[in-house]
Amino acid sequence: MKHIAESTVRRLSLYLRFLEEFEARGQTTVSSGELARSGGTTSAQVRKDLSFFGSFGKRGLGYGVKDLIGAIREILGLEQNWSVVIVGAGKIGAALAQYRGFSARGFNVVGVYDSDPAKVGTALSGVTVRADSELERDIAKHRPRIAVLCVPAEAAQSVVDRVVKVGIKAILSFAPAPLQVPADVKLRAVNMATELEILTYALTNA
Amino acid sequence: MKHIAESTVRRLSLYLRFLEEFEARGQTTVSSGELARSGGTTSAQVRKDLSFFGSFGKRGLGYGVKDLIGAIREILGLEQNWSVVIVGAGKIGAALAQYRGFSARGFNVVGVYDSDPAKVGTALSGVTVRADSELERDIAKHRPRIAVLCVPAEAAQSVVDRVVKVGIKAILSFAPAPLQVPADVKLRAVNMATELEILTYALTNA
DNA sequence: TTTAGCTTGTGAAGGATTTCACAAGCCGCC
DNA sequence: GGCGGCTTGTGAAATCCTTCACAAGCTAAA
Repeated sequence: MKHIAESTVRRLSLYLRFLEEFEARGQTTVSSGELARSGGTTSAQVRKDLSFFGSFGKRGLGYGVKDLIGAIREILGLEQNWSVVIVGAGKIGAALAQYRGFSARGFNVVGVYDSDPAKVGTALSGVTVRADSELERDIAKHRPRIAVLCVPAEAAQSVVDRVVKVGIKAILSFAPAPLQVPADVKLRAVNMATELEILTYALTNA
Repeated sequence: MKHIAESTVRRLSLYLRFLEEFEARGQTTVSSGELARSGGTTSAQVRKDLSFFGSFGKRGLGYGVKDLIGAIREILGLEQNWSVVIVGAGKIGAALAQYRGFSARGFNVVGVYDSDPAKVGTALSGVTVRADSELERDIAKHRPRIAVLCVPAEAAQSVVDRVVKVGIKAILSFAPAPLQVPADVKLRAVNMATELEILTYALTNA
């Protein structure tokens, strides 16, 4: 398949959320224009985004809400459940471990790990924090493909190396550190300070 | 000033982090190539990003680490301190309120608010959770320009409307809900599930 | 069956961002 | 002082992404 822009994938995820709301309200059909209004984009953009993957609508009618939900879930790979490990049970790690939005979308947190013995054994709605040293063994056993990193910057690269070595293929990092991964491993880094700085830039240069 | 792409601003924030590391290690000078390697981009990109704002380097030498830190901080508006309110003291809100990366970069959390009386009064390293009903009065008093939203989707729009009415000019939202703001208010939305879904898309279509 | 009214899907155009490539300029050494 | 080795700053080219604009196709109604 031709390469798809990240912005397109991000919007598909957004459309999916809106479609689920439409479905909850009992709406069975939706036009690209309606979807665009919810998502702050244009109807042409919505149609173009979808067109990369096939044609899901009916001319004159719009898209079937249920069908499109299914199609987008398929595109995003959400028709399967995904096991996820969270490394680092500090404030952010613990918050994510308990975030209901994950399980609601098919992400199963199969383990939370921390190197601080004081945290090991803490229960976090459904999962218990385990010792950092169990990480490799557990990953080998449950075979999650995604790891979420919530460790301090200094520890981040070494955790990346460890999880990559035992087969993790995608990493979502909240650690404010530059990370190196092999070419076949996907890495996304979210930095809270950067998000605020994009806002201060806009406020300063307005 | 000509319009600057968000991707450029995001990279500047990244460069700033790396520059601070270089400074901590005592390096006084850095080339666009070194900066590029840390940030996973190219030297031409680094130079282009900076060129929108002026010329900060010396040919043959590179950039003075201290000077460039100052220049980028200036560009991003970080030479001033920013007051921030956090609305919602759930898991994520509480984690952010205690996040050291914020204060380290000049963001002062001046208030954390929640509508749950059980949470009001809780101490979160330096700030105490206050009643939601104090929000307007406190914003009028401390005049923060930035609000961070960590409330459930259903409550998000009404909080946006309230804080905008009392003068908030930028909002960073972690609520998984589409939000409307007036044209002069900057909004950024971060959605944890979307970040994971970008990864599952990549894993599925690899 | 035909027509009117919508809405999709998509080439082509336009705009934005990234990459290329090189002249200009600085430093240190001989 | 002049030369060699680097590195910046930047137009131009290339690539990527969004918007436009319209033919094609569906439904409902007459």
